Amino acid sequence: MRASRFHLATLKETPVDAEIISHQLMLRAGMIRRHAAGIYSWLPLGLRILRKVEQIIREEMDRAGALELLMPSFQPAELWQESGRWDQFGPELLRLRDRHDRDACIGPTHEEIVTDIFRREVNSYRQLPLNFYQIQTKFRDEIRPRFGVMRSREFIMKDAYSFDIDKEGMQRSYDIMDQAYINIFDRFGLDYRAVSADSGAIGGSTSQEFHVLADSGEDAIAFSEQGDFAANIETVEALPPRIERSAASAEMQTVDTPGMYTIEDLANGLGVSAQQCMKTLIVEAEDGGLVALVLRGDHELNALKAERLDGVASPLRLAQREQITATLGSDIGSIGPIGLNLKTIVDHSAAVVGDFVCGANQDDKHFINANWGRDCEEPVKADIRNVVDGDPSPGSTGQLKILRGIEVGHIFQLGQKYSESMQAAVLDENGKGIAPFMGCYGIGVTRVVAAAIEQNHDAQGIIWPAALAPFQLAICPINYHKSEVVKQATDDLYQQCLTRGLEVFLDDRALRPGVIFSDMELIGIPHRIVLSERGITAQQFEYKGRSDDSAQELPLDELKTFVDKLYPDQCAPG
RNA sequence: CGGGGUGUAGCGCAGCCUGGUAGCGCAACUGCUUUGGGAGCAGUGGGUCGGGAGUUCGAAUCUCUCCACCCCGACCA
Repeated sequence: MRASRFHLATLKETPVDAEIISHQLMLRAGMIRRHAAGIYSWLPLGLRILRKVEQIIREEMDRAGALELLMPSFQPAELWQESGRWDQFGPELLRLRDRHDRDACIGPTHEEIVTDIFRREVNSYRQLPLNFYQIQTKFRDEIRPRFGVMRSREFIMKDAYSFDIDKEGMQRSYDIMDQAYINIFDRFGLDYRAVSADSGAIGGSTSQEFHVLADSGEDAIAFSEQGDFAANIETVEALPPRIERSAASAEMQTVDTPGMYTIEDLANGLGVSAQQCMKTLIVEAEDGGLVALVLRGDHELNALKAERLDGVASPLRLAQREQITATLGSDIGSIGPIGLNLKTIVDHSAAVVGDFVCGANQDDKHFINANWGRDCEEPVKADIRNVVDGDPSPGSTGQLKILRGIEVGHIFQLGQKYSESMQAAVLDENGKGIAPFMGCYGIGVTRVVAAAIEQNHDAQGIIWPAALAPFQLAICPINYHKSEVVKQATDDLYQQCLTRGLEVFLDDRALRPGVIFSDMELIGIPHRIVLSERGITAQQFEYKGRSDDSAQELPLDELKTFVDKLYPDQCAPG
C-alpha cells in the first residue's frame, strides 16, 4: 500500500474526551471515528487490524470444528418472550417497534436466534455435536459507554453456541472451545490469562474468562504463582487465617477523632496501621432494614460474597446515609461493631485482630483496644472480602498474586436453559425428545483491538504484535520525490515485497522525514526500513524494529535477503 | 438515573462577566523556499457561535427551554 493512495488520518493532538491510552491512540492513528456516544466507524487502517483479529478467530474456530453462519441484528420480540428474557433484560436491551407495531430488539447476544435455528434445523441426536458461530455486530445500550471501543454500545463479537445430547458431550464441546481459545489468544501474541469466573445471571456451572493483562484493566484477577489456580478476584475464596486471635492487652478506651472519617485518616491520626482498624460497612437487608459488615481496614468488600449472605439484600446495596444516621444516631465515619444494635457479620481476617480500633457509634469518637468476645459478643464470621496479594491460594499451593486484566473472552456451559424454554428438542436413540445441552462462547473482537493497544504502546504510539499489525513493514524513503536513486531503490524494494506477498506500507508522501517517522511509529508498524541518498551512496540501508532503541545501518546488497528473513512465512519457496 | 461540567471552523481553544455583528494555534488549499525526527514565508478558503423562544435598536454574550456530549457515582462508614 502506498501512503499516497491510502487514507492515513493521523492526528497530532489528542482529542480531549479520550481518557484511556488505547482510545487516544486509536483516534490519533486514524483507526476509528466517533459519531455518537459509544458509536464508532472503523476507518480503513483500523479495519485492517479488526480483520486480522477476526481471521485468526475464524481459522481457529473452523479448525475446532465450529461452523460459521450469520444471524440477524434485528430480532423479533416473540423469541425473547419465549426464553423469558424480554422481561428479564434491563434497559441494556434496545427495544423498538416496526411499522406494523411489532416489538423487536437489536440483538445484544444470540441465544434465542441460534436456538430457533437449531429447533428448525436439527431433529436427531445423530446430527450432534454441533457448534454454530458468527462474527457479528451486537448492540447493548450501555448506561455509560466510555473508553472508546472498549465499552461501546455497538461492537463486534464472535459468539459461538454448542449443542450436545448430554452433559458429558457439553463438557467435551466446552473443552474443545477452551483449547481453541488458547490457540486464538496465543496467536494474537498478547499476554493473557484464562481464569475461572462467576457464571453470573446466565447460569450454568462452569465458566472461564480470558483476560488480556494490562495495568489499566477494569478487572482484577488472582492467580497462584506456584500452582495453576487462576480466577477473577470476585470469585476467589479468602481462606480463614490459621492464626489465633491475638490476646487483648489493654482496656478499651474512647478517644476523640474529630475530622477522621476514613481508615486512612484514622490510621494516620492515631498512629496505628490500617490492619488494626475495623471498617464497618452498612448495607441494606432483605427486609428493608440494615446489616453491618466488618472488614479489616486494609481489605475491600467483595460484593458477590456479601450479597449471598443470609439476610443481605441481593444485589448488594450500600445503605443511604440518611437511613444510617436515622437508625444508628451517628454519622458514617464513626460506626463500629461494639454496641451496635444491628445484625453484624465479620470477615474472618477481621475476627482475629485483637486490640482493634473502631467507630464508637458517636460522632467524632472511636474506640481503641477493642476486643471481640470481651467488649462485644463473639462475632458471626464469614468470608466477605476480596483476596489480596500474598493470600494463600485456594485449592492449590502457593500464594496469590493479583494482576489487572481486560476481559476479552468468556466461555460458559449453559445447560438446557434455552433449549427447554424454547422447546428445542432432538430425538435420542430411543426416539425420545431431549432438550440439548448448550454452551456459549464469546470473544469481544473490537475489544481485543483496544486491549492489544493498552498492553502494547509507548510514548510514540502503538506497538502491534506482528499477528495484528495492519502492515508488517514500513518503507520510508527520504526525498522520494526529489532523488531518482532513492525512488528507484524504493520502488524496487516495494515491488519485491508485493511479489512476496508481504503487507508493506510505502510512505511516498512528499513530507519531511520527521513527519513520516512519527506517523509510522504512531500507527505501530513492526518494522521500518529507511532508504536515503546518503545511505545508498554509502551502500547502506537503515532498519529499525518498532520497539528497538535505535536503528541499525546494514549493507544495501543484503536488503533483499534481509526482508525475506523478516518474514520467512510469507516468502515464496526457494 | 443522581451530581458536576462543556457545547464557538476538521482538531485544540479564546471571546461571554461588562451586548455593538467572531478570533488564535494546528489541520486544509495555493505559491516559493526547505528535506534524517511533527519546517519557514506569503496568501486563500472554511463558522446556522448546539437547537428553539424571549429581552433589546442590536445577542456568541443576558433570560427561559430543549438537545447533545463529557466527567464522577458507593471501598466512605
